[in-house]
Amino acid sequence: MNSSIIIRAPLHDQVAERLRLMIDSGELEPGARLNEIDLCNTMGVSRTPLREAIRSLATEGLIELQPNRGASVSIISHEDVSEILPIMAALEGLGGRLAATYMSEEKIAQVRKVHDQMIIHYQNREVAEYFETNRLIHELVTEGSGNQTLVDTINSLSAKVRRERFSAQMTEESWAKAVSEHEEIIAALEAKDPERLEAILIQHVETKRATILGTLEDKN
Amino acid sequence: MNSSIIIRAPLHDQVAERLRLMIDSGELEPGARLNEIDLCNTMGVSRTPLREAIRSLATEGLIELQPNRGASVSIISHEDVSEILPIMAALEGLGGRLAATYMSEEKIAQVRKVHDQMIIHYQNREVAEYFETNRLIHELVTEGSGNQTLVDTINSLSAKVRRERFSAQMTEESWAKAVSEHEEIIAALEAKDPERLEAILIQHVETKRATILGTLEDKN
DNA sequence: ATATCGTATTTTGTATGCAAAATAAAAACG
DNA sequence: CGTTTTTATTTTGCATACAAAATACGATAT
Repeated sequence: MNSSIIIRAPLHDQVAERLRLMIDSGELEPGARLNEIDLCNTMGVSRTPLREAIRSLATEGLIELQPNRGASVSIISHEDVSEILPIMAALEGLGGRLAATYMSEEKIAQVRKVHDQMIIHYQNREVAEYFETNRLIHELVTEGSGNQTLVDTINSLSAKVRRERFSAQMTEESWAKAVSEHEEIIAALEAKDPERLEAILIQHVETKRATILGTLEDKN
Repeated sequence: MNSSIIIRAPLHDQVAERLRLMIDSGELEPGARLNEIDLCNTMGVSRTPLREAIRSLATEGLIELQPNRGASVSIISHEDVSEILPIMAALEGLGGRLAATYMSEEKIAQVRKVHDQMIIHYQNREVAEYFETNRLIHELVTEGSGNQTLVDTINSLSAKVRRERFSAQMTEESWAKAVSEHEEIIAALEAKDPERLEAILIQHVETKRATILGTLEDKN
């Protein structure tokens, strides 16, 4: 009888998670070469689990591999964002369409609750909290589709543009637009209108694209 | 001056490719445990590159990993196919919409050529050749979107259901339907009608879904 | 005879060592 | 003085060795 469960997460998974964090946080900048020995020292592991983790992130697309030349953090270009977001739009649209059809009343009520919270954060101009509730709404809706592969696919794509999303400068105008679209999203969901929810979500991602690309243009 | 380029593909990539083949061909059946030492012996490599390859296929979803318990070939269930194909429909639809807008006349002519070949294979009931030309058409159209990420995403999903697709029993009826849809596809592409091409491609994948699920039901 | 415990074997996870390739640095040549 | 060639150093790729966990097996006890 042992009530305390011993957690034994494989080292390479922990390393992968740590690397993901380092990339998202910007500790490892886009284009930065990944020196195996250096990383091993800072993490206190040997090269084997590190290399396995690197391979995982490479197939995820967060890292790029060159034969005999090692790994480097993927550089997300203007073009990459332009490629990824239309795909996310189509997929979030699909998720919304399915969610409007299959989502339970309880789940919809839960989304409404988070939505109301988000509006409060918007009114108080609490950016971090707004972002988090926003993200949660999209996650809940997508999960509401009941299609786990869809959730995974969207998350995988989302991971690649996450960094840019954070650094995207929301203007007062684009923020207001995003919020107004969210009002429509929750309305379409509660009305269980698949076509409408799909259309709004696609439009919503398009708004996001414009915001992010605007920021990137300023930089480049 | 050396005109012969020496090909030095990383071993783990070769191993990954070989594993993919073994899974697709059925040499490694769904659910089969992957014994590292056995595979090392049959492939003549050490465990390090094999394990790296396994990690890659795991993030691709072809293989499932259990901590301290090794890897096994993913079992694609009825539900998985039901999840994946709607996603592929949405993505191929998006690809078609973009292709109808951006594809060059030359590329469209190329698709037409392959299409005509495919029809001949259909008339001669050459199944393998039909499948290959069919696949090529979809690939060309998707590539015609100019969105490489979209191509990659579709291929990744396609890899998971490839096995089922092969084993799917095409009836004379479903085959005829698929071909007739392909006639519409090439027509919409040549007419450069994005909306129509998108709609047809979505319908086309739906037809495929019905075919595959019909087969799975027979089995289970 | 069955169940449980302990041991042996297999299998996975991690670390280390060596070889080949790439990069950097230095020397030789024009 | 710049360019090329040679040499040294770094870094990656692969293999092997050892440790820990899981599974299989057998013995003992009830």
